[in-house]
Amino acid sequence: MNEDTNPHISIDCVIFGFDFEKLNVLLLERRLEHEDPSIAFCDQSLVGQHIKLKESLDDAAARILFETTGLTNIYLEQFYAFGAPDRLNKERAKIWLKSIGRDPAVQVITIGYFSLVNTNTVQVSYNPRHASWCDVKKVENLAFDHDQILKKGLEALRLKIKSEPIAFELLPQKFTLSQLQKLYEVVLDINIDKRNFRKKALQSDYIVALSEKQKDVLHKPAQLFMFSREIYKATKKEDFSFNFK
Amino acid sequence: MNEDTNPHISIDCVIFGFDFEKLNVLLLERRLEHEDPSIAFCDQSLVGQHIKLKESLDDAAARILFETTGLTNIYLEQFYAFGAPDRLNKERAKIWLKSIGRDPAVQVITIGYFSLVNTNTVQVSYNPRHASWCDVKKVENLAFDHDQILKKGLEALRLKIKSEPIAFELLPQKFTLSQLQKLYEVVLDINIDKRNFRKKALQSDYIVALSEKQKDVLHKPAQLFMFSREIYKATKKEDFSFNFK
DNA sequence: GCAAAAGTGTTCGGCGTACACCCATGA
DNA sequence: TCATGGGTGTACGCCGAACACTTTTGC
Repeated sequence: MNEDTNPHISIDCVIFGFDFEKLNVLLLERRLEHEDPSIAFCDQSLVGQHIKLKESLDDAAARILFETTGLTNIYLEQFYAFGAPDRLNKERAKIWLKSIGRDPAVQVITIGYFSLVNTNTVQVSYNPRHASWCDVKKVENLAFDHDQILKKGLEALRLKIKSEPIAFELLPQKFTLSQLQKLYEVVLDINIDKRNFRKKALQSDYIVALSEKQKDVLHKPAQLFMFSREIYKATKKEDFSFNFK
Repeated sequence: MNEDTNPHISIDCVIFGFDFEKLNVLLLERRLEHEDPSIAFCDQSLVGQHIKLKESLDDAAARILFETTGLTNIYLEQFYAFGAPDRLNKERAKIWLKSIGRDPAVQVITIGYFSLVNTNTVQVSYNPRHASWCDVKKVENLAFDHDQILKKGLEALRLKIKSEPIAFELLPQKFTLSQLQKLYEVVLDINIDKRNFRKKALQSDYIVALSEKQKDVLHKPAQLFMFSREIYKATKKEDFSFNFK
């Protein structure tokens, strides 16, 4: 471990991405090579690192996100701190930590952040460790206590997306109402009535219709929209609410 | 600092109490004696301590709450982690930390918890440092970054009290509807219409009328009620909602 | 009898919900 | 012409909001 690293505190980022079909999370491959195949393994983990000395938590999260994806200016939000003394005590975790020169007995507190990106903007190959997008509904057997962190991160996202306009962070700048609806459906794991959804979306001033349509689709091209943060701020009466079902 | 203490991680508890009139927070006196009166000072801080080695965050928070108030089995909830590298760098903070033998240059991450108690149940004198209940609306100039922690804790409480039945943690077991209403009013800093409030409260099955009335009041005694967690769990359709105004 | 808080009903408007068919485009 | 999603309107019920007077008790 680098000497300007704080060995007691780490950040784990739950990086959510939406590909217009499902909600994904960006995972890194954790591969341990060993001559004894009963010891070698390959599984997956969230994106995480220790913070540096004198680095704020928010700065560390942004740095880690940048180092993994090459992206800056990304929505990032802290959601929970995990500090169980045995959180790095699974068998594989111990083997892994030893293999990279760390003492599994040292208690590490990790701070969970979730971030929202549009799946297409990420160069998955940016990271030296193999990174890939996985459907959040199919993820299992993550490293360390990352299952739990992902679960809590998803809960935080669900809570927040119902009361603040963060859905747009997962979409490209121009999007269709069907894409927005699908996003809410996969994040909240519900079905939404199309007419009711559109009525509600169109009532809000800050979802702005553009004089532009979808291209290169094999059906009637849809109207494109943008989210206007300016209009949102100017008109909000602290009552953003997105509760269906 | 004790040798089984983790010097990098602390817990700060925002202990809320309701006295039927206002929302209070429990603060400890921070008094520095010094022969030079320009150095000596006395101000206030939240209740906080470092965690111990191998102690979970939740356990540490419960321990600190117990050591300060003598209470166990209290509602406690983690709400945010604070890690700005300069968070202990105010002038008084540095003087204070040196006076108790700690290095102000060491970065400490603190995890914020809020807890809810009925003001009357706390023996304020339990703690060796002078502890007192202060109206949250009047608190100012707290030690370290505790202003910020209190603010965020209050936001977390406000958010949660609208969607989960935690208000009852701040009340005695038997309470009147006016007391419950007043609680929501002071926590959310709003006025609520009495008839609408009562209508809503009485619709819920889990606020149960007792065959008992208030005593020793100089007006018409009010009906007493209890919160039934059992009924709440059995009947909730994930739709607790307490949104007035 | 007076002060102080308890207790009580109705009306209105808006919003969430359920529900089915025609339209425009590319292949 | 066909497949695919785009796009549209109405009716109903519930809930939140506004609003004022009578009742019970202790002093």
